[in-house]
Amino acid sequence: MGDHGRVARDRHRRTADHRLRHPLVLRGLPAPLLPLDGRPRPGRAGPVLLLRAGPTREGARLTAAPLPPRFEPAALERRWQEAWDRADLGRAPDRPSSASFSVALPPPNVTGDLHLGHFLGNTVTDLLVRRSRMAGTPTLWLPGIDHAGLSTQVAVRAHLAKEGVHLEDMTREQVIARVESWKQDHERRILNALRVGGFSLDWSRYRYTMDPAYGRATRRAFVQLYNAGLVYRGERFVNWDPALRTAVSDLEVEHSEETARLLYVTYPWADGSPGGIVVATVRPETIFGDVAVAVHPDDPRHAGAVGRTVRVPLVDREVPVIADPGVDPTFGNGALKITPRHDLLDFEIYQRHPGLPMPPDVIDPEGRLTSDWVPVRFRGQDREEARSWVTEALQGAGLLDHETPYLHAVGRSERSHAVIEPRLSTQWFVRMAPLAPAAVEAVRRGEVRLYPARWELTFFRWMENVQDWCISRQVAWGHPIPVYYCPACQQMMAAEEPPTRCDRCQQSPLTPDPDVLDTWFSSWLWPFATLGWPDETPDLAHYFPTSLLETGRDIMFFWVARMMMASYYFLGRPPFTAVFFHGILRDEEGRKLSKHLGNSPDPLDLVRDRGADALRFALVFPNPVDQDGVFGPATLDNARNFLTKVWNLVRFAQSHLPDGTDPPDRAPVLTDDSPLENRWILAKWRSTVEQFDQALRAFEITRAAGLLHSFLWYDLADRYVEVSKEALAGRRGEPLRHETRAVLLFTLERTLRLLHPLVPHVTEELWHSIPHRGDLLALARWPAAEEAPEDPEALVAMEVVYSAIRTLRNLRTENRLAPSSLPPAWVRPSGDDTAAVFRTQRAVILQQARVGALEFLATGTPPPAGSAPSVTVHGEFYLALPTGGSPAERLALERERDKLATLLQKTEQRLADAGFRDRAPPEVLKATQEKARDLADRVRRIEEHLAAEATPGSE
RNA sequence: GGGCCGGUAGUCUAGCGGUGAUGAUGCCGCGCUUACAACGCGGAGAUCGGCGGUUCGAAUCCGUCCCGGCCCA
Repeated sequence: MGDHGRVARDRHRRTADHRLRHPLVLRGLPAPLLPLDGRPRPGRAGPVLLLRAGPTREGARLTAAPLPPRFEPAALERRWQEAWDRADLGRAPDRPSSASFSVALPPPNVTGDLHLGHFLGNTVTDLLVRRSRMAGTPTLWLPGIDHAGLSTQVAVRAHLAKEGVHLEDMTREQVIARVESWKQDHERRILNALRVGGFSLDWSRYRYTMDPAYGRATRRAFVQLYNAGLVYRGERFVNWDPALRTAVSDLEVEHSEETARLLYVTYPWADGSPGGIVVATVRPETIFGDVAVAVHPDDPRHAGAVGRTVRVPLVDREVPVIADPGVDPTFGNGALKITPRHDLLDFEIYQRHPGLPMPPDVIDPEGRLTSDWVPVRFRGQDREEARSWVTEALQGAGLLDHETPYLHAVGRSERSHAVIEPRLSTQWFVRMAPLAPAAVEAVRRGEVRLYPARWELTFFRWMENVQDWCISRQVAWGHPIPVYYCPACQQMMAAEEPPTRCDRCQQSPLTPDPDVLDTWFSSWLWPFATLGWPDETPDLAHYFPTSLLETGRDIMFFWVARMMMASYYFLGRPPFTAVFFHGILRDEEGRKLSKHLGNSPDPLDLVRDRGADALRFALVFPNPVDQDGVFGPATLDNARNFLTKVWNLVRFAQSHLPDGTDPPDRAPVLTDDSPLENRWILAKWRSTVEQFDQALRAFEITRAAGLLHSFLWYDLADRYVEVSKEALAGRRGEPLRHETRAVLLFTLERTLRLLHPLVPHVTEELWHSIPHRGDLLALARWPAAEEAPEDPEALVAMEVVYSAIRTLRNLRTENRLAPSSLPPAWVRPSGDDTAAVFRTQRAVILQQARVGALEFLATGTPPPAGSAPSVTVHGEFYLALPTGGSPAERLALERERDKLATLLQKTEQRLADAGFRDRAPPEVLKATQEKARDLADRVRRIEEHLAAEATPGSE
């Protein structure tokens, strides 16, 4: 870097030092960005700002310090994150005057750190949020975190276990204190990661699902549903997690196929007659809770058994054989032992047979055998352990008839992975059936749109047979259930604030319900509780319903569907009008990224390595965001390479834009003398913007990113810049140099704006290094396609030019011409239009194809001897060879001829078909005929060349 | 058991009735030409999962089978 650069840098460093005395204070949040690991570094007052080319007070910047040759993201990303914080970029207006765009960040769980999936979703959202903000729409992206009750408690429990401390030995208050400190730590790390990613959230509206106001919203929701009879308490079969000693909801159970031993156990006849009835079971340890053996009423094998009495093995308790249609006669021998407290089907059958006694639980909340129905020697044994002991005992008693391996679905707790114990217990439930129709209708009517739309099917299917939701949890960490009991009269009261005395008998004190609410019972209020509900706040008025929910489809039922049900119930409106589901990331071997497999990189490591912008870009391109996609080092390098390309492009532009160049307030006005490349690049930019906007409107994120990628790299860098170098160097005159600078600057500056929402840091840096107006690119106006003129002819003409260039370059390569050589070339254009393009663009073709001359061949004129021919749609091209025709050339021609001949044959066949001629639309017929003519023509010309070369002495 | 999604060059992917089937990456050849070797230029590489049907015409629509992934029970 030259002296000029050093001076400029020093100047900015002074500015930065000045700013240090006014540290940024975010409402309620720690201001300084932390090191990437989220741990504050001791001994430093605050971040050192190294502003190299920061925002300028005067607005219009002339030329900034030259960019360093290498793109090194770390320092510049930090610098711009701080600049955005200073500008309060994410802060949404309190009283917007026009329709808003709002998004609620799916609150990350305080259990863990931000993973790549979060970065993916946040990149998509930030792209839309930043674009919306630049377009002048009042924009809110509201951040927050989720207390994630059960999963946080599990994480803390595991953590404490390593220190030899057991959560179960602690009081509720102690547990909450431990979890709270865990939460503090993770909250800091999550917030840091969100800022390291460059996500433009409104920190002033930061929320937490356990903050006091949120607690009130949660209680309000509960009480309202309770009063409407939609929340009830009852004894039901629930999924019991014996490891965590709590009920969990159906959604928190994962089913997987596992092989078990299916035991055929003999229940001897009570009257002492030989034999008995053979019952198949995978859970012999539950036999102590048996109250009957059931068979299907139509099962001839057991017709004689119904009404008789058998003895339960090992305990000799007598139970009846009953007939019930609920028994599946194909399972085992068709006889089922009935254990009403430990199986839902058994319970249902039990209920249909009055007269049967209700046994005690023979398995306790921790999964151990219990009760005096269980022989003493088995009591206290874990259910899994007891299974083998009981099996052995059955064998010893001669009652184990035989056994077979049996593949069946086993439910495991999502959190603890313990096998779920179906358990009859008293819990709180939400009736879902009355809530579901509004949400289903919303999607059906298009009031809420799902992207990609295929998820609608899955959504409908689930909603249509939604089950009641068990919302009570027997853990410490969570919102307490706002229900109170009177010890005197047993009165039960649900109330937002704890009542002081019983509303029936006036007794006090009251006993609060010991359970807490399922985390999702607070999460399902997120889009409106964060905006102030149940109060009618201005935020709720201005920013609700939100515009978008961006999330993974794995929580469609847990969260998305429930938010819709809650929102329609409590507010009568949708919580959001669009849902975008991103895919699941896989590694390069196609495995799902997961902590468990250890193949899930820490996003912060990737940021440190390649920068947040590269990571953002890699997450949306080239693998489609809305499908499960591959993410690996190659993808990330690809993104980094692209950003380096952009970096270098701007470096090039910068070196050609002298001090004093005006910022591009509008597109340069072209004249009749303007060269094709200037007309073309503006038109191309315009069409890129049109397509880009269209893609974003359709949530085609990857296509949108691809459009900018190819425009910048292939159109702007590879073509426009290469063609314009002569003009920029001043070798085509000052007026053209001036115009070309203006076109280059306009195109580049506007393209940086387009790219900014996707890769905000590097674009901000680059934007500040070229002439621009304004303090921050993040606050610049979103470009309109109409700023540049339409020019379809220029678009076509440039394609013709580049087709010629590619043809000639190909001839050079095939014939192994030295890179430095400038051989003459000839062309016989295929038509007048083409001829005109070649005539006016001769200089461009000469320069880009590196040919010394381009002459036109009149019809009938034979091609120059010893030249290499190539026949394309745009004409015949000939390149002079130093040694005449070459074998390589002949081979290439023959190949081309064969390819075209095959095509021609296929085309002619189609034309010969009477059905095609009669039924194909006229324009298709005409196009096909033209194609056949063109192909025949080209085949003939190639044949001529081959024949000419084969003739001896033709040189 | 029920359902959904996908199967297109080595890999990933676009197209979803008329194309010479996108594009990226990887691969091969040439080249450090002062924005860029994290690059440029050129090239090779695909019977569009199999079979059958509809149609003048199928990667595209229908049926069926096979393979992979996911969800629900």
